[in-house]
Amino acid sequence: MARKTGSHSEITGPRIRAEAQRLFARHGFAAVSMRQIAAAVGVQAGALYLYTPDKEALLFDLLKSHMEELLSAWAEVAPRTEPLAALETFVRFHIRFNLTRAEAVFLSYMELRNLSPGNFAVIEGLRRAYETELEKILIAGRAAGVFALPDTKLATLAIIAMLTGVNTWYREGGRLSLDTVEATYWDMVRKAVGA
Amino acid sequence: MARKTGSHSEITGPRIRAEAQRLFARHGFAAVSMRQIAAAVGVQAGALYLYTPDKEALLFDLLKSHMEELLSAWAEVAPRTEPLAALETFVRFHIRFNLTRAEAVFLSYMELRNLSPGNFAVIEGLRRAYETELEKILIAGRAAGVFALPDTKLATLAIIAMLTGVNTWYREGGRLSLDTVEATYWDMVRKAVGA
DNA sequence: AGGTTATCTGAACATTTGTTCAGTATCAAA
DNA sequence: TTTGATACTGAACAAATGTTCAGATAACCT
Repeated sequence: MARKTGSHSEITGPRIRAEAQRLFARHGFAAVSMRQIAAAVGVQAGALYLYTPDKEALLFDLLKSHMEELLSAWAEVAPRTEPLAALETFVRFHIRFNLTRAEAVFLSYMELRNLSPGNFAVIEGLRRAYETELEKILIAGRAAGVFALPDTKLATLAIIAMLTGVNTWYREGGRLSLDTVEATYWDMVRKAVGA
Repeated sequence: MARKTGSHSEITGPRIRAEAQRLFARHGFAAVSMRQIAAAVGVQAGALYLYTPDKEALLFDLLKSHMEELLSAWAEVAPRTEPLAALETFVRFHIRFNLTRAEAVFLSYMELRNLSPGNFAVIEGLRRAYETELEKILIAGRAAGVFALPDTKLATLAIIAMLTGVNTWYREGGRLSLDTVEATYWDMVRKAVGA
């Protein structure tokens, strides 16, 4: 046997990335073998190397794509209004976006240590860029006198950690609706920044 | 060669757990081999099995010990005063305790998925017990009218996520002192709960 | 229809994995 | 000083790891 009927790189490529993300998120990067990913796709292990130079590049590709999509999704909705409304937009955006990509978020927080130093720095830079987006809002708000914050950098990290925490417990169809969750977190954040 | 001079289980046992924790936290459970742990201790891989039945039990032991120490450390300082003071105690305790055990905290959040279902349930139960400690304070505070919270369960998870986030960025000797960090987080939490 | 390119198989490779165990050296007590 | 328990070595095991590659089949283009 060799090439399979109906085989196309535009189909196999995304499927490999999807299955890799699912398995990495579920069992951890090091615990998942290339053969497991291949089996999930329905292909032999050797075929994966038509789509990635090696295993780490597969992980890096997933993390980098996720961070870039996060940044560009934010760029599309990022408001140029007053800080309070901007902060609410950020809070709701972060919760909603992260919940729709729980696996990718999980990976981005868990598997950074499996990257080589160079690749690590790239992801770290993208993450910092995203954090800066929030901090810009906090700085503007403090300058305008609507936020009371002793340290905007600390507040940035605290808020992001709090919001990302939603991913660890929220389940669709659970006790609280997404809209209720968003509203409740926004209420806490608004009060926490002193507005 | 066989038994080494000066060898004692009271020394080797703790050293194995310490090195395992360090390596698991740094590279991930699945990425660390029994031979690496043994080498860090200065012993052959076979010797590890005098102290643990298998690799997973070693991880489980670390996670369980950490959670039990967390709970008993909290039990020692847990105040029976009014909710506002109790909440401040919790915030400061959580930050301080977690920072002194960064590796164990990291493990407890990252490597749960490498546990068998039975062991997973044990750790999950301990974690829930700890969360309940905070929620009891929030419930009491809301009943007393000093906290304004729509959902104490959600607030519990939000606060813990926010506080635990300190571990990802705080470094001793950095820009902010531990006391400043504690005070700043406490200020945000206090405002967030509406007190 | 025929030739070219794209896609995948299946076997192979050297390493590494968790774990077991018979043997051996050290320790502690009598 | 002898004896039994304790702590470790070193070799061995089958299974699994990431990765490579020659060969084979399907899809596409002329």
